[in-house]
Amino acid sequence: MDGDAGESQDAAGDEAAGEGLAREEYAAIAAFRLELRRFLAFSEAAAAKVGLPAQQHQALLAIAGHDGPPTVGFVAAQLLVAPQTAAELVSRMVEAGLLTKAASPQDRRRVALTPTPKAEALLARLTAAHLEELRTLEPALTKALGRMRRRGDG
Amino acid sequence: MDGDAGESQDAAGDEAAGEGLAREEYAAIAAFRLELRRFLAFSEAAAAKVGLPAQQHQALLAIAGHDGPPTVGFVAAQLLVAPQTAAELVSRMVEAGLLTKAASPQDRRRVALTPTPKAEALLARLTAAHLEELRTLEPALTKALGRMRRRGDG
DNA sequence: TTTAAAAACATCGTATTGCGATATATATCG
DNA sequence: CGATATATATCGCAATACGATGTTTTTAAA
Repeated sequence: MDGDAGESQDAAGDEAAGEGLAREEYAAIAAFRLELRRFLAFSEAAAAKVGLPAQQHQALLAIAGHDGPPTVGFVAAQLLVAPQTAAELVSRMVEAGLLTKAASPQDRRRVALTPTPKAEALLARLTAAHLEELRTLEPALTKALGRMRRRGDG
Repeated sequence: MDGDAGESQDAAGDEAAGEGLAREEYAAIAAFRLELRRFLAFSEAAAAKVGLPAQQHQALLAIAGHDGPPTVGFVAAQLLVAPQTAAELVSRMVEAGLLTKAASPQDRRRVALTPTPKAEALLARLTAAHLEELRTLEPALTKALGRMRRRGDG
């Protein structure tokens, strides 16, 4: 598949001087990041399967998890993107029939966002798949996370 | 900062029929994803601070964590990107003086990748910062992860 | 061995998307 | 009221990942 012939000449476990960190160290973090990527890749693929870009899925999740209909700014905060980016994202989602906008009465600068029934149906499906997948990936994630805990701690 | 006036009119916790999943459910997953984003955002910012795009940082990590000098294909596999993407990434990194390429003697299609001293220095700095940050974020991550465990399991 | 098929890497054009700069409307403060 | 801050929106741009494709080398088949 990938090749990667097994090669480990100078085995010996003495981590020599302080020329940086040990390979092991890097390997542990790299493994953790790979697990994260796997989960994110699963999530993106699952969303794509029902026709949603990853960010639209995340926006729906954040909105549906919120108590009242939240605002564009809230979406920006949850997704850690700039306000314009959230505005554009929301705009695309309205076009796609996933959200409806409504001007907030108290503060007319704000726009309240509500998912359409279509969006709720998609999200429900996606979430079920995610919960199942998470039950599978959680051990690996937790393990990889723990593996890094007290490295370089002395 | 963000606004988000506290609004929860129809409180009452009856999760009605089976019109999907509970708001709580979504909130738990959204919270987990937010924690992930926070970590990834930290990582990206830390890398940017030393002049590295996120993917270059990840590539270095994967390469430094590997035993021998790995190949372009290995980078693609670790980063979950297509082979061309890895080739382009590696190409940029060579230009930036972070990696050196060497044709593999056994299989001359393969290219062995080795980080330059400059890259190793950057990675060592970044990794120290990451291990520290992870010590901070780990509890929140673990907690958010656990919070989703047996939901919808009935 | 000669030929065909597969694998590893590279190149090109393109589409997506997130952001900086900026604009507009509304709200708040002095 | 006037100045400033906030919330959202628009525009142009830059970065990058991928599909399609090409080249070289290895492996399998005939």
